[in-house]
Amino acid sequence: MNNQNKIRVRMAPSPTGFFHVGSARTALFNWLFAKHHKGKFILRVEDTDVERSSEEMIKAVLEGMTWLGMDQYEGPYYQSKRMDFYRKYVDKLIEDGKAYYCYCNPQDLAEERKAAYANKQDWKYDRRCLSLNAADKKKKEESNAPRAVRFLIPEHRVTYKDIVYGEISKDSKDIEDFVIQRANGKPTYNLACVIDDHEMEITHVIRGADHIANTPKQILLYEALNLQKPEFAHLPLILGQDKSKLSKRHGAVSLTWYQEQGFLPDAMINYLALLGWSPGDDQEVFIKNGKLDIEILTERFTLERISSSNAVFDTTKLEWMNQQYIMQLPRSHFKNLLKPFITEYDLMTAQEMENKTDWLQEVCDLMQPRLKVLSDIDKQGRFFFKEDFEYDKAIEKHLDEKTLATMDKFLAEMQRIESFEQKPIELALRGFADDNSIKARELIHPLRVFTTGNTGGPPLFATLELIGKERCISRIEKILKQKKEK
RNA sequence: GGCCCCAUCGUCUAGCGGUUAGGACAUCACUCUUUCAAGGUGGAGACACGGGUUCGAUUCCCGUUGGGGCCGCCA
Repeated sequence: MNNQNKIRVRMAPSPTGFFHVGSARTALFNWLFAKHHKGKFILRVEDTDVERSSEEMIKAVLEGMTWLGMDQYEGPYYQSKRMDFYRKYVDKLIEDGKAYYCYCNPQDLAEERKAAYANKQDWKYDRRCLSLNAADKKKKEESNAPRAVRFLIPEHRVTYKDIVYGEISKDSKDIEDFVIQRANGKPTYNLACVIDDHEMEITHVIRGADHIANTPKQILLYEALNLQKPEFAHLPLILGQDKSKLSKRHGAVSLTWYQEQGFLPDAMINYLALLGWSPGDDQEVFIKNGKLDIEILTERFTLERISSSNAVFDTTKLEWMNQQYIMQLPRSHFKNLLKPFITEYDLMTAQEMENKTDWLQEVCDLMQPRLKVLSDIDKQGRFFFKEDFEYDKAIEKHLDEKTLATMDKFLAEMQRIESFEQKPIELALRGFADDNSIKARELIHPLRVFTTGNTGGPPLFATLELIGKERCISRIEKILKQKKEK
């Protein structure tokens, strides 16, 4: 890897219709590596299987990249638009006797394979079409039988040095003559991948460890085509709680889902960077001036520090990380980020937010240090906005005769507060407590539950001020009335 | 059935022959506080097992066990 400026990496998502967090991490590692070496990061869509792909399906990936702030890439290139291009390499392989036509019926082969496995037998394509005699071959051609192209695996051990896993070795006799071109003329993944990585002058192939098994196949192709091989770095897999490869059945695997929950892209990146990689010292949170310190992260990122064992995705730690980022957000920025969630949960309309911008900012200031994800605003702060919030069952503890009587009495006191602001409210409450020989907290707790439904939350007096006199009074009255009716 | 890979607290990890095995999340105390969150302090918590190599293994080698991945005319 001659010159550092020549580093070229790529991320090659398959168009599945959503953006897997594992793919996001692969993209991140490629992106950080390119950035670290001032190289190029290329986005290439692997959509050689036309029937399963569409431009629509790649949308989630493109949007996800933008959301994460990784939108400085070359491309995207679409393999589906480069089809002709792959054929000449296939033709060359056939010409050189390094690949051959296969007329077998895929369904038949699939059944043979399935039967073998069911029988606890190994199964590998037996090259029956390679040994076809001239007459049989002629017959096949004349009958217009569909033909795919298989790569003739040369016999020798394939060894390469993976940047994260070290030496990986595999005997080619354990690799079957895999198909490189489908009967419909389209190339398959391994072929297209090799050709493109070569044509795009990719220097480092950084991808998930689930591709380790493909690497020897691809190396064999590089050799057969006499192309220069890139370096390979495989990333440990991201696992679900059950330790199997994180997949849709684990639930939250789509980046979009995290976005919708109110995870911040910065927190997401910070967390993902730490999955399988570590800077080597104790730094985990890369925040500077309220946002991700991408400079330091980039500077410190190296492939050599990537771990080779798989990592379980820990949502709890992600949430903690997210809270770290939320807390340090500039307050006006936090407000702007929260707005979509406020409308999403029908807490306020855009117009109302416009009209009560100062009030909203104060609510935001109180809630900011308490949210793990932005969508928490609904269950934790709904009482600021609406009357239909839920009451914690702990309210039961405050429904005894004595408390109700005290609250009833305090209500009158509240009515008398002229400017309903936190200071006067606090003075009134403490004075009332003194006068009635009770502790302030004996009043504060029930008052909080009656007015907010919660046992905890932001400082009470500021909260009451923002709820407003009218609503505070009516909420307390409502509880007292309900109790009386029972 | 074949092949490949992995193995330090529950989880993410540091460690690259000699450490009281460090940090973070979670957890448990205590503290701060009107409550919650955040913060502070402290506790509990790991080298899968068995052989080697070595004066000495968490660290190197082999095996066992466990876990994972791949074996499509998907990528």
